[in-house]
Amino acid sequence: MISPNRILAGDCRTILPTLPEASVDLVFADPPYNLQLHQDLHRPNGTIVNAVDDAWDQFADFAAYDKFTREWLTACRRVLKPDGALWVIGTYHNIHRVGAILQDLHFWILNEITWIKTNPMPNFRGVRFTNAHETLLWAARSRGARYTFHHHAVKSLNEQLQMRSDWVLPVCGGKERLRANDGAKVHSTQKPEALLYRVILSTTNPGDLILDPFFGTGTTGAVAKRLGRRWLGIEKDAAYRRAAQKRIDAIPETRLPEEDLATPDPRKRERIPFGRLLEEGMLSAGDTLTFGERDGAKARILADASLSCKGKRGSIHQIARLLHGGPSNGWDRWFALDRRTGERISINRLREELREKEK
Amino acid sequence: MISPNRILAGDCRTILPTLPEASVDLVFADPPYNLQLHQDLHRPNGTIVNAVDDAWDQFADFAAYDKFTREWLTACRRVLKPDGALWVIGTYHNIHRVGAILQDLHFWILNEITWIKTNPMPNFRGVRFTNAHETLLWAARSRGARYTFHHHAVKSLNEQLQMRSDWVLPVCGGKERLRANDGAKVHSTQKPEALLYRVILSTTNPGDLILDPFFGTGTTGAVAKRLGRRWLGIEKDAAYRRAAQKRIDAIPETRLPEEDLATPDPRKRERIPFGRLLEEGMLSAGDTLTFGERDGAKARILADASLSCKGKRGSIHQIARLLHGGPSNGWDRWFALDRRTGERISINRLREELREKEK
DNA sequence: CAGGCATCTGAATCCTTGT
DNA sequence: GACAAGGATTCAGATGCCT
Repeated sequence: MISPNRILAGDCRTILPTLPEASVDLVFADPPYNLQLHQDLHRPNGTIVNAVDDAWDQFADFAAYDKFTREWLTACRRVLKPDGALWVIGTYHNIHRVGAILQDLHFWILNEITWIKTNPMPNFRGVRFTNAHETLLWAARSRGARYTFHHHAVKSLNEQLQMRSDWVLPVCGGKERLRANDGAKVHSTQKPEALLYRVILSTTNPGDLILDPFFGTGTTGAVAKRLGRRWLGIEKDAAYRRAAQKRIDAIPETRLPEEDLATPDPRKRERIPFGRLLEEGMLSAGDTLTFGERDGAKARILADASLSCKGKRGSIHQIARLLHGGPSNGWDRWFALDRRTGERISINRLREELREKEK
Repeated sequence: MISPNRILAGDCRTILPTLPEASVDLVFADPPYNLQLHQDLHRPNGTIVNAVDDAWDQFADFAAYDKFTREWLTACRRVLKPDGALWVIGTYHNIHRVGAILQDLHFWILNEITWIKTNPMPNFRGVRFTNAHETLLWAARSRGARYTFHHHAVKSLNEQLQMRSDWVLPVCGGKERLRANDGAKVHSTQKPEALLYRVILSTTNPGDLILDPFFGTGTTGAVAKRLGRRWLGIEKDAAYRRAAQKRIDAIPETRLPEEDLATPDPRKRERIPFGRLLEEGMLSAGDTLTFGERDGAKARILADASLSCKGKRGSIHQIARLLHGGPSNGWDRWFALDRRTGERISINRLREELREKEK
């Protein structure tokens, strides 16, 4: 029997073999991502981005990272009960290495969860898409093994909506973010408690033992304590351990609000860009729009969903402002020819139809 | 030179080696993820049919899939131009195998996109979270290689907001879904055209050659045709090929001019040396510039269009870097007095006026 | 005290061209 | 290919100051 609710000092690959096997109900692991950043990044305003360049995130190559991954996953699997489960979080830099090795080690993936960040860092140079999500893998110890899933808990708010594999949550910041006296982040990659709240509530029972082999500043322990689960952390760094211990000691026995569990329906957060009508084929590049219900100015739709009108190029709103001379909602101003009827139809009507289609 | 816009019959692993190397701009691949592992394992009630936990059995299956993946990825990489790129779509069943092998083959992941389905198939039994997303990987042919990304086009598509890595789109259904006379789906995993629209618009140029090694019912070809790109499909199944050909033939040839298909890119505009503003008489040697919109450091313009500031001499960019500490675009930093109005005006505005004049 | 405006920051594999 | 130089580039949310 493991003595729970404490932080063990050291590398999980050496600590884990000293623990009894088949004694842990859930592993939550936030391993190094192997980010490999090689230069400074500046925001457009000239400030520099605080990079994740910690020593613990440095690996020589993929082979070294794979070896590390295989070792800690193997060690975790040994201490897991047969009906225990494991969560790992990562990004494209590492998650595919982890996922493949996980499968090789006979873990059985139950779900992939995509954590959609409401407030990610933008791509400042405009050279890629904003990296706005991270990936969590939830896996049973082996194929066919039993596992814990509290369907009733996650559906308690609203049938269906909260059970999806996309979780929309802000990144960890504000008062929740642990900071040193000088304002510096204690840990460069602290996870939000809301994320762990969902994980722990949905896939463990009260009293279960939750192990975090990369404890960091102890988000897993904090939420476990809040939710009446036992926990065990392993962490190499003494400063992280101190911060985590202090944080967890200060946790009152209050619960986080239930609404932290609610996953907003993507249909609810839709702000449909005009471009979606093109992507859906409801309109095509080259089509002509008319300004106003009766004969008005004509505009040609371009492939990027901007309009071309009288030598100007801009969004439906920009061109509408131009023509109207004042603030204007392009959705109400522009009309297309309906392909089905040949009648003039407002692009707003087309948007409504798209909304219907997405249900 | 490959003859484009046609469907080649056969297995891409045998067809691809017959094509010339370094001839393709983009690969979009929707590979099968029919791991034997996933068949005949669970009864409808969730019990295990054949709970073989034979390590070798499993390994053999993953190994077979890995071998297949390595083969088609290697073959695709050969036909890719050095600055070409590759997209793959998959789910947690296969995407981690693909992602890891991709990296092993020295592809360089640029983004992971998570396609959030507005209307996924619910998990009726409530034993897991509803799988509401699929994953796309976008990778350059190698680390540090150039690649195509039309930042402004996708920004325009998204109402002037930078496009993120989470794409919220409905699954393919309705009129778009190809169906046989009996109403049966022609292809079980037909992808929505909206997905390909975003991929193709953002990461290819008009006229580029797009290869789809698992063509299926030809969504890639259909959208490529709509957007004025060339395409090449490889497909084993004759029924899929027939459906794809018919579908694509029904799409009218795009005759949009290049400028309607592409979005103007400020990075591609002709450079105007600062000295031109002096030559044009918009500024004069001896004039004073101010650093920043509000009162900042002063600099004197010299006859050779360099600036003199605090005993240093250099270009608008060099002096800006000096004052600002970090990379800096001098055009945005320096302000002059407008001779016409006496107001402070950005030298960038003056440059814009010059550009207008030169049209 | 409310509201407005400026500032700061977050797991980021973040430039392009000419010499 | 290395190097120097030009110059393009950001979103949401929290915090704090000022009026």
